[in-house]
Amino acid sequence: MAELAKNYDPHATEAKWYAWWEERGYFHGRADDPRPPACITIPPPNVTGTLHMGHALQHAIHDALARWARMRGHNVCVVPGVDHAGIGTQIKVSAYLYETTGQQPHEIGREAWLREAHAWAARNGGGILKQLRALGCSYDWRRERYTLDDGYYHAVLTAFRRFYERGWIYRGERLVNWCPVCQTVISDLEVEQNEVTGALWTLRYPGLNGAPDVLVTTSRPETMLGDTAVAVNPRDERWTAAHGQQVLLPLLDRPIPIVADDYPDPAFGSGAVKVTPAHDPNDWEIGVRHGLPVLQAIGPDGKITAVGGPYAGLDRYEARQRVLADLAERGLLVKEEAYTHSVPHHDRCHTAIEPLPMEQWFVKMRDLADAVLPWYREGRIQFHPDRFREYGVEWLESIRDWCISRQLWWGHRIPIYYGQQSGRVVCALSDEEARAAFGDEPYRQEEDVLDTWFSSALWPFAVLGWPDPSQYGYLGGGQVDAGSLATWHPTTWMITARDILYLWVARMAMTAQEFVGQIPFQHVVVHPTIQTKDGQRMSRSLGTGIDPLELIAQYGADATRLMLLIQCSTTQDIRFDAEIVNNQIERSATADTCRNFLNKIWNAARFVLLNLGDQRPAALPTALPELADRWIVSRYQGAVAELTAALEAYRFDEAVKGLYEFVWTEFCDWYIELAKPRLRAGDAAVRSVLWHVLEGVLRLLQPFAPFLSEEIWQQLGADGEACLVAPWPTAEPARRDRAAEAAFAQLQEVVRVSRNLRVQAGVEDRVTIHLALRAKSADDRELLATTAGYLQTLVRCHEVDLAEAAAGAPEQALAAVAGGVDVYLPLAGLVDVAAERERLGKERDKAVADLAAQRAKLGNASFVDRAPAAVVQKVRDRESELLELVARLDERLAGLSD
RNA sequence: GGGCGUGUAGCUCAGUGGGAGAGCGCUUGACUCACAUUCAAGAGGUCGGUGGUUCGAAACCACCCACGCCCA
Repeated sequence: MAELAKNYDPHATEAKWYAWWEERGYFHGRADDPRPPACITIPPPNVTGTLHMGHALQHAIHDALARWARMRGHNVCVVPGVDHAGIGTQIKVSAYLYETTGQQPHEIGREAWLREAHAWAARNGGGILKQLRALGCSYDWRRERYTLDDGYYHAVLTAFRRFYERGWIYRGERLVNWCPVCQTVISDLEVEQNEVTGALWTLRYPGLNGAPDVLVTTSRPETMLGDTAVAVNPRDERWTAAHGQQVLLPLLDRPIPIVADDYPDPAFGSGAVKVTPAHDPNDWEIGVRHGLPVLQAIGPDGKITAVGGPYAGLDRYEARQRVLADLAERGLLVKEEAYTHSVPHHDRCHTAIEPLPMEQWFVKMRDLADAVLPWYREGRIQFHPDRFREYGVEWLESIRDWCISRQLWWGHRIPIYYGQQSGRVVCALSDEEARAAFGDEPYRQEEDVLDTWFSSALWPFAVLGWPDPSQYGYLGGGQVDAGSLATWHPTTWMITARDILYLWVARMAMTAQEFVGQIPFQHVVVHPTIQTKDGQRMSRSLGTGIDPLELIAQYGADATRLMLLIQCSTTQDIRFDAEIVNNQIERSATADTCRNFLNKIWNAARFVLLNLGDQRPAALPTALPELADRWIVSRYQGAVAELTAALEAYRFDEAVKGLYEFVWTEFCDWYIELAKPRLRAGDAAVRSVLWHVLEGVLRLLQPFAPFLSEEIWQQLGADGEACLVAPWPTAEPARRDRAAEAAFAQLQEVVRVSRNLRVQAGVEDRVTIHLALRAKSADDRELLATTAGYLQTLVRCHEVDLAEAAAGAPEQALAAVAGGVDVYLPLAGLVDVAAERERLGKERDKAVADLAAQRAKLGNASFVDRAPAAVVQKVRDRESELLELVARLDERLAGLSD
C-alpha cells in the first residue's frame, strides 16, 4: 500500500478517476435495466457559451443527485446536450464572419451563412460540456443531444405541425417587441425592464375649430409623428366638452380626434394622453377600442419612416432632439422635467426595444396553460422550495399568446409553405412533403425561424427519442436505445435557476402534456442565484464574474463542488465571498474551508491507512465493549440518517454541513484522538471501527466530492468495484445507542471543563496534570472509572483521582463543574485566590441568573398548567441542577476564603 | 401598483414555538509521532423596528423600515 502524501493534491487524482469511470461505462444508462429509473435531462447550455458560476452550481447539484441515485440502486441516466441559442449565436457568428472576411450576412446569403454557422458551432460549440467533465459530472455522454441535430429538428417541426393542426398556431399583426439592433422580434419574456433617467416633456397640441388646446406629456416625443389621436378620460369633467373634437398634430399639421377612453389617469398631468398605436402597447389597445389608424412612424431599422415627413430617415434618438427643438421654436414645448422610468430593453444586447406592429406567428396558450394548471395546483409536479409552484400558477393563469417567429436564419425554419399562385398555406415537415402538396405550383417556405425556447420546450422527451424513440432515441455512434422514452419519462429532476421558470419550465410542462400526456419531470429543484460578495449580479461583461474553471484549478473540483453546495439553502441568492483582485480570485473563505475539509479527510484516511497497513480489519463486531466505539458508531448512524434526510429535502447545505461536523469534530477531534493509544496497544476493535466508519464516510461523501472519495475508497480495499457504484449507507437502528451518546456527552463536558482549567491555571500544553473528579451519581462514577484513560489522552493528565462528591475538594485546587461532576485541578501553592474567586463568582452569577429564569417560569401558574408536562419537567430538572450547582459553587467559594 | 425573497456575531450564513449556532476573521497558547490546509482555550449578538397572538416568540400574525428579484 502506497503511503499517502501529507496533503491532498486534487489535480493528480481527478483526471485519473474520471477517465477510469468513463472507460468502465459507469455513467451509462440502459433502457432495459430493470432497476428503478432516475433521469435528468440537463438544461442545455448555449452552444456558444462558456461555463459560469450558475452552471457550476447547477451541475454540482445535478451530479450530486445523479450519484446519490446511482448508489441507491437506480438506473440512472443523465442526458447532456446543447442549445443552438438563436439570437446569441447568430450575433456571434455574424461578428466572426465580419471580422475575418469583412462580409455581412446578406452579402453571402442564407445558405452560405448557415454553412458557416454550422461549421463555427462545430468548431467552438459545446465547450461547456467539456468543462462539466472537469467538474466531475457523471453524465451519459453517448446520449449528447443538440437542438439542431436531425432527430431534434424533426421533433421541433413535428411539434409545430401538431400545434398547427390543433389550430393553436396563427399569424397575426400585433405590436411586438422589436430589437432594432438584432433586427428581430423577441418575446415578452426576453424583455428586461431597465430604469432609465430621461425626461418627461409636456407638449401643446392646438385645438381646431374652437376645441381647447390639449397638453400631453410623454417620455418619447419622437413618437408624436405617429400619433393618431389624443385620449381623455370620460369621467374627467375638464374634457367633457372636447369629446369628438379635433386637435392639430404639430409639425405635421395633421388633424387628429380627441377620444374618450378609460386609460388616461385624470389625476396625472392634464389628464390627456397622446395616442400612438404603432409604438406603444397601451396606445395599441386604445387604437383597437376606437378603430384608430395605425401609423408606423419608426421603422425596423430604428429610423423615422415616410410617415414622419421632414424627419424621415433620422434615427429615433436624433429625431427626438429635432422634434423637441422644432416644438420649442413654435412655442409648443410647454415643460421639460427630469423623469426616471423603466424602459424595455432586449436582454441580450440591451438595446431599447421598439414596439412595432408586425405580422408574426403566435401560439395560443390558453388551452395549453389550462391543461397543466392542475399539475401545478395539485402539486403533481413538485417544486422545491414549494413557493415556486404558486409562482408558476400565477403566470399560467394570466398567460398571453406566445410570439414564436424570429427574423433570424439560425434556428428551426418554420415549416410553413406558401403557394405562389393560390396563396395556399401548407405545413409540411420536409421539402418533399411540400412539393407533394403543391404539385406543379411554385411555392416558397416561410423565412422566419422559431424562437429558441420553442425547441427547448420539448427537451425532456425529445432528447429521449420523441416522436419516435426507435429512430431518435440516440445512443451515439449511430445507435439507438429505443426504450429510452418509455423507461425514463417522466424524468426525475429538473434543476434550474428561477429566472427561467416561465421561459422554459412551464413551457416544458405544457408541451409534455400535449405531446406525451405526462408530466415531464417529477421534481423541479430551484437553486439560488450566485451573486458577488457585494450582492451584485455576476457578469463577465461587468468584470464581476468568476470562472469556475479557475476555482477548480485553484481548489480542485471536489472543493469547488462542496463550496457551491454548502451554500445552497432555500434562499434565492447566494453571495459568493471570493475577493477578486485583477480578475483573479484572491481568496474565498468558503472555498478555503472546503479545501481544508477535504484535506482533513485525506489525513484521517492517511492516519487509518498508516495504522492498518495492508490488513483490512474484520467486520464490525456486534458487541462493542468500548464506550468510544459504541459512541462513534451510533453517531455515524445519526450522520447517515441526517444526511439522507437532507438530500431528500434538497437541503444541500445541511447535507454538507452535517457531514463536515461529523467527520471533523466527532470522528477526527474525538474518536481518532482516543484511538491513538488503543492502536499502540494493539486493540482490534478500534481498527475495525476506524476502517468501517471511514469507509462509510467516503460513500456518504461520494455525491459531493467524488474524486477524493473514490481515491481513498480504492485504497481502503472495500468490497465492490468503485465507490461510485457502492451502495448508499443505510442507518442501522440497532447500532444507534442513545445511552452511549449521553454518557460520552458527559465525558466530553468533563474534558472541556478540564482543558479550560488547564488554560486558566496557565499550565503549558506539554505538561501533564493531576485531576480530581467528584461525582455524585454512581453512574457518573462508573463512567469516569471506566474511561479514565480517555481523560489521560484528551486532557493530558497522568492521574485521575475519582471519588464521590462527599469526599470533598482537594486542598489548593482550581474548580469547575461539568454537569454532575465537580472537576478540580490541584495546584499546590499556585492558586491565585483572588483570580479564582472572581472566576467562580462569575460562574455563580450566571447560574443564579439562570436559576431565577427557571423559577420565574415555575412561579407562573399558567406555565405550569398549560405548557406540556415534559417541558415543565425539563424546567424543574434544570432548576434542581442549577440549585445544586450554586450550592457547590458557594461551598467552593467558602473554602477559598480561608 | 401587485407578488416573492432577504435582514441573526466584524464577514458569509444555518436555526420556524420551550436553555442564541457554524465557518471564516479576531485574542491567547502549542510545529503534540494523520493533518500548522493543524490542535487547544477564549472574546464577540437589545436575532431590522413597533405592536399583537401565546404560559412562553429569533421563529407565528399585522404594520413599518432597508435591500434585492419577478410581474404589471
